[in-house]
Amino acid sequence: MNVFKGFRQQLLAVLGEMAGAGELPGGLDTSRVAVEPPREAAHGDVSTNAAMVLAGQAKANPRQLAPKIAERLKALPGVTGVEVAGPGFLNLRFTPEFWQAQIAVILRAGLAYGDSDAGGGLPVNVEYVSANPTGPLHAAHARGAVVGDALANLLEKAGFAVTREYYINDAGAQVDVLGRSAYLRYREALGESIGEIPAGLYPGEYLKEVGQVLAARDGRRWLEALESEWLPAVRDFAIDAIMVGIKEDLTALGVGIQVFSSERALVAAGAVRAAFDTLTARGLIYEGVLEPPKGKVPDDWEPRPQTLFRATQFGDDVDRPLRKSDGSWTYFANDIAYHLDKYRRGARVLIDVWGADHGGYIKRMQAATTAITEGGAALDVKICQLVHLMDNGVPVKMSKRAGTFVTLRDVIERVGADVVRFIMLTRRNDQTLEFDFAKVTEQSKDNPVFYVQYCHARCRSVLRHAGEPDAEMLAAEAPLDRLSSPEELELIRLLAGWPRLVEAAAEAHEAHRVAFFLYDLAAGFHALWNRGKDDTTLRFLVEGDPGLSRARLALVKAVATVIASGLRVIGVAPVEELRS
RNA sequence: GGCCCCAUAGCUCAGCCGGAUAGAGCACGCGCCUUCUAAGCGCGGGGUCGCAGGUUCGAGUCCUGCUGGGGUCGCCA
Repeated sequence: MNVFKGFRQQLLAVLGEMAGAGELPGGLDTSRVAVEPPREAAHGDVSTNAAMVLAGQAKANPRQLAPKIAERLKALPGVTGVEVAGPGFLNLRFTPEFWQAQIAVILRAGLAYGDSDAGGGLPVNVEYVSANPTGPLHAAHARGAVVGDALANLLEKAGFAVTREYYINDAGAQVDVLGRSAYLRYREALGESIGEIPAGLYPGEYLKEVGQVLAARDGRRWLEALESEWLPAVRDFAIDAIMVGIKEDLTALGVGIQVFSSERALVAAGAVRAAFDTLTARGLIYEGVLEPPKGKVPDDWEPRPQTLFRATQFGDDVDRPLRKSDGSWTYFANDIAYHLDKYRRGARVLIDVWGADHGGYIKRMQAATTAITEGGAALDVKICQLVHLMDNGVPVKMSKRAGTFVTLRDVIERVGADVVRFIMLTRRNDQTLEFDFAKVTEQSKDNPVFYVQYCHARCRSVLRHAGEPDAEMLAAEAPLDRLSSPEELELIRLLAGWPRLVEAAAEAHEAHRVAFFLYDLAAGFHALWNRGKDDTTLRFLVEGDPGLSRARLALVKAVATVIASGLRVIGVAPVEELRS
């Protein structure tokens, strides 16, 4: 249970009593009443703006209303003090017993601590990675993969019904290029000298193996065939081979995508046609000529009639074409059908994780989602900014043309999946991120992965020393009232903030907050640990005082539990110890 | 030129649905220290939240305009 949410319920009950007693008018709108931890410790344990928010409705002055609410709040169990401060804030303090009891709550919940029903089982579809199946995943894909996967975990913890999905763009011209590139490697595998890979085809070495396996399977069957005959077969073979590799890479990164949707299958099933007909029936399709773009007009611009979707009716800047001049669907048209498909399969919140270069596509996709689902589903798009790969401060050069890009697999093998996952969440998704091979593996305070893992390892070390006390035993028997120092109580407050953070981060669709929370929690624990250096009575295991030791063990185990619970959301395994 | 994102301490970045005296790490300065786990620890200085208006009891947060950086710009996915 979220401490703050719980208190808010009590507060609302009090306000209800006051309405009953005639101290407040009935039917108050309490939606803006907030209960939150104050930034300043001097402002107590929780703070509420209730008096300020309700003053207008009650036709009262906040400073006059606040004391009346305060009187009743003082009577609540666990509340030790209520103050009116500033423009009308109500600052409350809870008894130490209230906070100490949270330790038992954490220990009994275990890794499930922070689980919430805030999502109410609402179906959410998170689509991420969705890299073109034309080559292996490279380093840049890691960010989207982690952001999407951690967000999915977070939403699940917050009580949403999550589907993790990957959209395979296997319908466009690019996969034909893949097919031709693979065909060349196939001929090479059968002994032909193919020379330099022509411009416009994929030069990557990874296609050699595809060509060899194809040659082994089909022999010389396609050598004399027309392209119209071999292309579909070779292309599909290559796509399947590439996707096998991509799935292996995702598994290596711990990314658990459940649904892989094929764009081509969608088109073949007539889904695009159906979506198009639906939009047409709703009067949202027309043949028209777009205005030239404002400002700089492309050299080759000329007015052309096109089949357009009325995206401007749903907040986009211009209407968008759905057909190419050869009559086939645009990528956008396919994407509309795809988003409708996700909605039809039940999703009511759609989240797409895209690269920064697709930012200009957001408005139209949101417009289309609103239109095609008639407002039944909302689309949120998370844009992932660039990752700058560095090695000890030196930028790692990558060139697709020269085939020198760093693959995701390379990165994982070099630093480990856990490090990749954690570091990718140490910035907001819309900020660029620096990934330095040297720094992310260094065992120092500068490295947040290490800092958080070290916290867990220290906890585990203490618990091992103490003979692995059982969580239930600690919850039931530890004299938690002995956790009475300001530092210990402060650490408990941090721990008790985890459920609230889960809910807030899930609502905002921001998994990076989990990484920042873990860092703060680790800092709080390390500070407490360090106090034991100078003063042995502040150590967790206190010689000759088994009761105190047991209480502190309960705290340590609670810290380890919350760290592990948070790392699980990020998809990182907590470590037992650190070795160099 | 249109649209989108960004701008917070010297540097890298947090900042919740608008809330009280804007935070952390690094760097810098001073002091301490040889370890229940092995990253040393503690304290301190440092801010016109890009600029100018507006809304509000209250703005880093919302709105408008401007400046600077990035992305994108009619059938590439």
